[in-house]
Amino acid sequence: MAPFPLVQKLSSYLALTTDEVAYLNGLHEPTRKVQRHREIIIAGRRYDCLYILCSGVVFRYKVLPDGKRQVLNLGLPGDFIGIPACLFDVAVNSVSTLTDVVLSPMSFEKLSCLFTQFPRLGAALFWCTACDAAMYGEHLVDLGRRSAYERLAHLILELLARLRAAGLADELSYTLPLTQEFVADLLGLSVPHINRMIRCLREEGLATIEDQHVVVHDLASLSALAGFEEHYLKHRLIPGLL
Amino acid sequence: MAPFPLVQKLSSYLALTTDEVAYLNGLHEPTRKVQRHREIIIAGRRYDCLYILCSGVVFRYKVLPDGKRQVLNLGLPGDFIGIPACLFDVAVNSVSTLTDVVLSPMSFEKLSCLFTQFPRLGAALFWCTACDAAMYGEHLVDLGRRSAYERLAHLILELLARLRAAGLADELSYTLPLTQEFVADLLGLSVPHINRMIRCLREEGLATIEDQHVVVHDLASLSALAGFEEHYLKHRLIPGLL
DNA sequence: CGTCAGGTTGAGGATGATCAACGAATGTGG
DNA sequence: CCACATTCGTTGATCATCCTCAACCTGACG
Repeated sequence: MAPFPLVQKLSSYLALTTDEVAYLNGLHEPTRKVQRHREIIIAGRRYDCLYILCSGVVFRYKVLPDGKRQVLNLGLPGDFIGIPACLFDVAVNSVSTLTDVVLSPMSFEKLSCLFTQFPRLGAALFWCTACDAAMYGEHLVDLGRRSAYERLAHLILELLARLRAAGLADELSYTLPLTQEFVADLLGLSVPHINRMIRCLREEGLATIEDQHVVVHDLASLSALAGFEEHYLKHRLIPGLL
Repeated sequence: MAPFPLVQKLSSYLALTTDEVAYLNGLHEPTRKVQRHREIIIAGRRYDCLYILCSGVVFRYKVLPDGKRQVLNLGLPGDFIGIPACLFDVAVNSVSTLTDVVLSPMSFEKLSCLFTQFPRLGAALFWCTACDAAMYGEHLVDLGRRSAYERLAHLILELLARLRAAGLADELSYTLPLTQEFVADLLGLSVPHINRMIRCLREEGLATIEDQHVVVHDLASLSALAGFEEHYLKHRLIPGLL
């Protein structure tokens, strides 16, 4: 049987002991199933736990008073859901499901115990939460300094790399229910414009997004166009962790 | 004497014991002074430590091949510099000083020891690094869904709140060497446009940015304009931390 | 058969970029 | 003390990217 996704993720940061693996496996219980297009975390409410995402994809977003929406990131299996939304007095963002998902609640109390009982795991959690900031940084570069066309190309490639790392994508393609509205809200653009950019990518033979299938047809050209460098997604073993 | 900034920051997340305070104080040695406009971390190089920012202001940024720059965030006293840039095989971003600064290096090895020796501090570091993601989220909303005018207003207010929390600002004003080029690169805009927006804010009597002085003249109107809600900057005591 | 979610397309317009100059303040070397 | 360079701010003209609005299409589903 495949290892639990959290185990898989942390394994890229340190060599886990048997005890640690057992403990992490234990965190994947109990589970709760949630259908597609449901809100898991609602901005403004108070929470006392996080969730470990066991399977499926979720997204964190913020809706402005005038109705505009910005999607802030995607959560994949092994990610902690509720960071940072739930860490405040009242949730500062919302989180919804993009697909059907399975998650395991983890109370803040349990999280605190983790740091005492398994300091190495605590260090690893710190490290990988810190690494997430690199993805936010790249997303900021997208929105601030890349054209619509470049953003779309970059998104396709980042998702390919992340999904591949999670074992959820093929060499050059993946399946994900990305509506154009969703992509627009990820990239800070309008739906009609996203539509045109997708067509453009298709006509140039670089990539296609159809139905729920994303296919990269020309990796080199797409990477060059997007200025994609995947260092920021590559994990490093934590130095100095005994 | 004022407490070290890291102690001050972590105090808002948990009640520190004497031992913990002593340990944190020890982290502020040795110190290294760096002048304004120097690079602390250079993208592409390899690093084996982080830095604790003891005083001054730094910024993390990325420069694209065509020379465009995006500033990703500001580091204030008490922040760890090098997150996430240094956590990769090779630094994924650069960090430079906005003012003269003082910093203390902290090797990765020492960081790992912290988690073992002071698990509560480890949990607190995790928590506050996770909370940083809320700031990235708000920055993403800025770049993705707010107009130039709103972005500028939001930036002014966020900086006011953050600097006040660090004891570095007055009720409605602060001193910071923000050039228009720098603000443009923070907000994903061009220098001439920033110039016009600043003038606009001034003419509307909302705020001024002159020399190195930022003054908010009409907090209520500016907040309404920016859609500024400061929950995401307010720390919560970590629940369940014994 | 009607509704709804999602996709597609076009016309017109606004926001903000680019390019180019000029001004003011500061500092440097001769 | 002056010539000059440099940094930073300011302004205008022009232009491109991308938004808004509006319509229409398709397939799925009750």
